[in-house]
Amino acid sequence: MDFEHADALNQAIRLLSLRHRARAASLLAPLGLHPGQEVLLLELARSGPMIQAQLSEALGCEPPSVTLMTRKLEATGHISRRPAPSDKRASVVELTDSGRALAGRVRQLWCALAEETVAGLPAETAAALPGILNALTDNVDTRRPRHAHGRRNIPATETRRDGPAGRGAGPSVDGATGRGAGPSDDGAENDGAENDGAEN
Amino acid sequence: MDFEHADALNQAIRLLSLRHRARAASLLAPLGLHPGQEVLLLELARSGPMIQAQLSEALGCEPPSVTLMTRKLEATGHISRRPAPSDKRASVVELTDSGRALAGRVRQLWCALAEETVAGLPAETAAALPGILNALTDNVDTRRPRHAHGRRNIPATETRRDGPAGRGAGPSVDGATGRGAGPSDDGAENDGAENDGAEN
DNA sequence: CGAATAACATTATGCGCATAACGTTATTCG
DNA sequence: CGAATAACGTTATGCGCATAATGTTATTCG
Repeated sequence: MDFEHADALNQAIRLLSLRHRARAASLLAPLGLHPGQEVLLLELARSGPMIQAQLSEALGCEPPSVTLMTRKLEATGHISRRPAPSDKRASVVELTDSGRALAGRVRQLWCALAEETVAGLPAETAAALPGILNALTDNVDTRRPRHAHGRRNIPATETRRDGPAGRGAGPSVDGATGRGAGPSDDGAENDGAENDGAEN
Repeated sequence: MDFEHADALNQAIRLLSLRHRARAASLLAPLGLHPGQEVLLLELARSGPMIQAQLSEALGCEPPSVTLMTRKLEATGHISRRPAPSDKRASVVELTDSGRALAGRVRQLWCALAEETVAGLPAETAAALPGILNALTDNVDTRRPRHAHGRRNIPATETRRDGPAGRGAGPSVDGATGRGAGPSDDGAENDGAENDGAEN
């Protein structure tokens, strides 16, 4: 590929990153949120309580980022953190009531953002975008599948395309209850976790 | 748009942003550069010396970011900064010899990055990507064209797609020599700048 | 001509990203 | 069983992004 085309592509990706994130920021600001935090709330709303390691994996970012974001969201009362019952290393993160309400509002603006993003694009182009973008992401993913040099022992066979939904395969909870709260839970949540597991 | 599709799109954009940037970081690290700095070097290599305001506009980022990046690149000897001869507010940024050499290496890895990014994609898809991505960017651009609330007085009629190449229309150098060094220059560069102007 | 406004770069601060290092806890291995 | 290894969350630090504020300089306006 010649430089001009390479530059056009790389710059397009860079500018989309900047502008999409900035637009998200402007939509999130009235909710008191910063870009990056919304996906954390959405993940907890979707998948329920989980340990931080699972969160960082689901979000595709490193543990210190999750540590700081959860700390701030806990401070604002939107999430709670408690030690995992069977693993003193781990803490379980869970939405509070206000966090669930906030996640609902995030869902709305998330839809608005996406609609705004693809406005004027042919419908079939818009529909194909996630797949195309994910293919690009897989190509440049430094963490996997080419060399899983991440600090967590992530199976190289796990495909990236599952994204947040693929978190159930996290090795840190192998042998535990599955995808519910991570290391362990009380009986009521066990039921829920097992049902999810059976779906897989 | 329903939430699932909206989420798929927004997450795809977010993850591509993260991973593309991380991959760029790994390629840039051996050169002692951080993501964001490469586009500054490439812009200077392409367009020649310019004041920082022009840089920030060309790069699509805010002036403090340029201030810090130029400071660091000046400290490593890759760029030089000097006060603009006819405007004491402005400083002209220019590649040094080592900066030009570095920009050459950035060009190479930039091509490699782009190729890696579109590997396995149909050629026509890859060719259409910059246009599609730029359309998305235009849709969510909070700075223009819907309301040019940026701090610089940017004409609302200027289209975003020109990107770096459209810098010549920067209002801050209206009435000056054009796109060369910004506020003013010596005779030799005046010739060059006027030639470029005629091209437009 | 002088006040008002705008442009320039900078500083301060906040943010989510990253890496590196660390201490504690859990698991594995010989 | 104990050493070695791995996992967890955290702290420290660096980075490019952003916004807000500032001081100086340049331009505009009445």
